[in-house]
Amino acid sequence: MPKVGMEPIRRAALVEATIHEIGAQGTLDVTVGAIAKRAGMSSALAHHYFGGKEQIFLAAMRHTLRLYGTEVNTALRAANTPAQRAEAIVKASFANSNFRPEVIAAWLNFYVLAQTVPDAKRLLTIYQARLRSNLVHALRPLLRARADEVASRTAALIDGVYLHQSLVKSKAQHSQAAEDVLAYLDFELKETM
Amino acid sequence: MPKVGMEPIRRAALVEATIHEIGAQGTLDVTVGAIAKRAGMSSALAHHYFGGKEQIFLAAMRHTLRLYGTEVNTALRAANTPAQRAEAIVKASFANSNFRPEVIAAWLNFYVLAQTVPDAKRLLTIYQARLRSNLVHALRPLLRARADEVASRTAALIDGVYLHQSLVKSKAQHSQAAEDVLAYLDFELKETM
DNA sequence: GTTTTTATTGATTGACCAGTCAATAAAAAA
DNA sequence: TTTTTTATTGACTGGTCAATCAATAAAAAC
Repeated sequence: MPKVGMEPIRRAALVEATIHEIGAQGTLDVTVGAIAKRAGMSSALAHHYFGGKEQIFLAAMRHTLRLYGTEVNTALRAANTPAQRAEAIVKASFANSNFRPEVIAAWLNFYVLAQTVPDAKRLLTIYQARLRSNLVHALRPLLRARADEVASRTAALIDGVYLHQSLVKSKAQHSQAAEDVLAYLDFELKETM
Repeated sequence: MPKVGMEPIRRAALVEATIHEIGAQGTLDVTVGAIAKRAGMSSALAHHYFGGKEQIFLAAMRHTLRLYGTEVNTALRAANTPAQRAEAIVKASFANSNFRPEVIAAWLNFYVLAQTVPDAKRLLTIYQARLRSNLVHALRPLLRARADEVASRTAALIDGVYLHQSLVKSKAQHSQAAEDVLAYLDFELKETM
């Protein structure tokens, strides 16, 4: 029953299935077969559309990163003051769409992928640079020369909270995580107010 | 040429080789054969002494964690004031023995291992608890009720700096990393002085 | 000096899996 | 209506690898 125009639908389903499969297994050791099955198709079709496993992984990464980027941008548009901008970035980083067990596990495994796949490393490096840049831009009016230092620290803190959370299977408490990081920012900012 | 009493020597060699192999490949997808070869023996012998791949990984984890623990304890013994204790913990966390590309990569992969192997998760959870406990103990006299919060944040910051460093192939600059975290601690402590 | 224990490996087995291909069929184009 | 394009999969292939085993030999125990 071949309906035409399936490609984008199949690709999206595979990307979604990949994130869930990596999250569920907690490792990149997932078979194309398992991903394809989860996406409701044969592994041959997955290969047909993506060429290979690595491309599937990279597409899943791009999707996750794009989702995160969108989340941040939306939050930033609703912010008016520098402090609100900083808060928006942190809150978006722990929004429900990202801070879920399977996405956290996937994120962790992307860092592993980046050890061997140059494109994966490139994507994560861009993500880190953008996060820092966003934070610096938000913090500069408030902290002047110290903005860079605090931005870097905040970025590391966010990543560290994710890493910590990857060990805790239970329901990820995004609000708690966001509060933790925000408390640090408040501490940095309170002297400038 | 069987010499008796080889077991501890072989085990140690395999543990060392495992860390280097994981670090070099940047993944847990290393074969027992490759590890054994690096350690100068057949893969059959590796299986003979450890039983299986998973046990080899766990032994490598325990070794890495023990090494880190020793480093911290040594540094702590040389510290006299609470502030010195906090500083000692942070500096030990970025000591040359831990903060090297292959060890950082191994550490990252241990977090992945913890997603599937309960014993690995247990080991990392213990590590995190001990790190926090050490920091709380050092900070309590200085920060009283805020000690727990700052300790957690510092622990997350350390892990985040490691994660960040795993992306940067270049020579890990341990001193810079330590300074980053120490600058945060100084900031927290300066008001109490 | 015979037996048992320890050390060691080459060869083998059984499973798994990425990637390929030929075959089928529906839709679209010519 | 014939041809081409798009969708789809079952079956196959080649390779990899963890784990096992039988065989060899030196040391230690008896």
